[in-house]
Amino acid sequence: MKTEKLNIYKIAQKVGVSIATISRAINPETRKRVASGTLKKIDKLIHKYGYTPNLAAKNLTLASTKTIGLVFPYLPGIFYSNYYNHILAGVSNCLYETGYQFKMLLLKEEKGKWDNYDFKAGERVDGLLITHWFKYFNDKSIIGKMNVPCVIINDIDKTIKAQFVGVDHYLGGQIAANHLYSSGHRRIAVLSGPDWSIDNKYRINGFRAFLKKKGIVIKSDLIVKADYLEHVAYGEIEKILKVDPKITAIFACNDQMAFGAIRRLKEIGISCPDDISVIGFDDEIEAAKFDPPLTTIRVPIYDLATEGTKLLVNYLQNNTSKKPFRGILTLPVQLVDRKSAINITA
Amino acid sequence: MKTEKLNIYKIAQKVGVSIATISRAINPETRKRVASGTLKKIDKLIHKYGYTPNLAAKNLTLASTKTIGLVFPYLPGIFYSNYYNHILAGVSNCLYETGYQFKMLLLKEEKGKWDNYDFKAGERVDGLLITHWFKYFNDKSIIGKMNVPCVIINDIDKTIKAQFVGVDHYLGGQIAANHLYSSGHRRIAVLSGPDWSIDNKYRINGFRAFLKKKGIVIKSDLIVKADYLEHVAYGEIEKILKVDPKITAIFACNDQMAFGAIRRLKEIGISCPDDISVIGFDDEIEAAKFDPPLTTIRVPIYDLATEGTKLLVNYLQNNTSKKPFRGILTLPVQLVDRKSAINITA
DNA sequence: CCAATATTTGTAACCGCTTACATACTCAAG
DNA sequence: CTTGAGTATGTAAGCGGTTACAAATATTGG
Repeated sequence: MKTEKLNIYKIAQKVGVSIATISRAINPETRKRVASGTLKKIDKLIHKYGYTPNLAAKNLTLASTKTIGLVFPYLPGIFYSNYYNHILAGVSNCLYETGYQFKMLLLKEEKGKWDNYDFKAGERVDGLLITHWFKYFNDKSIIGKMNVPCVIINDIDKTIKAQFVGVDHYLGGQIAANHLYSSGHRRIAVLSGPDWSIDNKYRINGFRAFLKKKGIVIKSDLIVKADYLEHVAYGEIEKILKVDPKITAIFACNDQMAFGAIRRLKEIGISCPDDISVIGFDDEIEAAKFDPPLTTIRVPIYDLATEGTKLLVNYLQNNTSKKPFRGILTLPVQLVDRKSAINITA
Repeated sequence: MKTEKLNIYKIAQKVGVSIATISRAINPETRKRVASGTLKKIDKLIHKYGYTPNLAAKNLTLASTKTIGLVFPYLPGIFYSNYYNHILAGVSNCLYETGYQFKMLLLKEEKGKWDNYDFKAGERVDGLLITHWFKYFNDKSIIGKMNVPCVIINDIDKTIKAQFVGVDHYLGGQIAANHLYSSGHRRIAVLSGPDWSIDNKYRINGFRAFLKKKGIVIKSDLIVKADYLEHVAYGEIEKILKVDPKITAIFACNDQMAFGAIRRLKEIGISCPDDISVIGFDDEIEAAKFDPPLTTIRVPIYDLATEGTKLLVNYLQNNTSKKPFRGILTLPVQLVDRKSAINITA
């Protein structure tokens, strides 16, 4: 119980060798440079006294912590959210075998608060995996000035010089539009996410661009903002139907809004998909279990996380080239054709 | 871009003072010991060059990392699990204001793998928050020998000298039994969790002890193991009914098994709660949304996490006394009386 | 048996910071 | 003008490792 504090000197003394020899013995790469007899003695005593090297000292000399920081916004329900659960799962599964660990970095959404100094001061990690950057980094240039390599997941902004991993939301919007259009839908309403979402903008733009090419223009009062929220979408449905009672389809920019829309439609006696088709975006876990199972555009968040992590770890391990770490890796989006959107041309 | 590497010496040189003065200026506690004029110069240059102190060096001198390790089992779906989401939420919310951060420590379930040395070697954290300890720590004594204070969440084992935060599962079992008994139920089946679960054992023991006092003994073939799994419980229902078709209630040792049981009962035309009452354990998020809303024993996992974190941080900040850090903090369980269990004495 | 070479070990500088202690400087009171 | 108490700053010794380089020892071949 009275475990006197051990360090490499004490152990060296007990074994009767120099600290250099101990250091060699405990590090796999240098272990073979120690005579096997010495090794045996060292191992025995290390085990006996329960010596473990001090990681802070190691970090200091090696200038590496073998830890990456995972930046999440600090929000009450964040760990109950599908999106972040996927990211956690992806990051940890990918990191597990690499010897890296991760530290959670929760940042409050205070525009302008995080300047270069504040943020860097608190941490010492080898790299950063950032989600929803725009929520806390008011000044985009900060990201480029970070003192460690960063990978940003989603929310691609081409004006930022950093490494992004995301999907083509614009294309996703087009795919959704194509699916509805080719199923015969012409009068369509859109449930939009909040203004702050860069991704939302692309989803809508892609959707409208496709339809425009087909000669269809959605009236602006049929594009209603529901902030990505289930209950807001729920509340907007009747307003939409007042604007145009004859719509045959709704494009919701995320699944949550699709759920809200369908829930309300059911309540007022309108069937989905028989009367109105609904298509979502994201492919959340609930989408498949929903009634009706939701047709949606799948965003592979888990894969985004694993690919981003791979990119970062790979750079960390091989950045001898000192190349700047930037670029955009795009993973495919995909239509998941379930039951909530049907062909009405028959 | 060519950010030459800065350290406290370089900055001291640029400002024209000694490193001690810089150190005082950048640490809130010692800042007042620096003349205000000097302070101004220092702040300006620090900002200009974007200097940030090296945390590894700080950790080394201060012998503290302001980081705690959160130990989870490494399982594929861990971040999608309610249980762990609650813990993540509790820990992070409680930690946020304290200046501590947390690092995820995922441990593979390999009995006997983690001995004292292996585990400690990889980490340098000020303390540890441990979940499901028995999955990776084969040798109980390891926990007591850890070189940092540990808090163990749930799975209380009185033979281990450590600090636990948990609930009284035995009492929970009794409460469940009382609820069924006083609602008139006498013929009851039990869906049990897996053998490795210490908590499961207590739940069942409490349940049986209560009934035994009332003169009721549950036949052993009415206590069937379903490993905490929804689909296993689903599959066991008919076997139970074959053993005793006249049971009026089922005690499931967790909610998942209750869900499975009810799902199967519905399918074979038996109504819950009209024909058979079912009571669960845990009060998962889905319990309230289930059809029928599940009567269950609530385990406040989120609170377990926050209380455990408080305990740990508090100890870390005030352990001048050098007292050993052990004890058992028990939070109350509680009957959540919803619709899946009814009174049949009427 | 000795020189040449390979293997093993030790010495000491360094990583970037904190802080006890020493020193220098201010300024009011005697 | 001294003296003494603050106040402001500097010096240097750790904290616990890694590693280049030097030194000692072992091995090999002629």
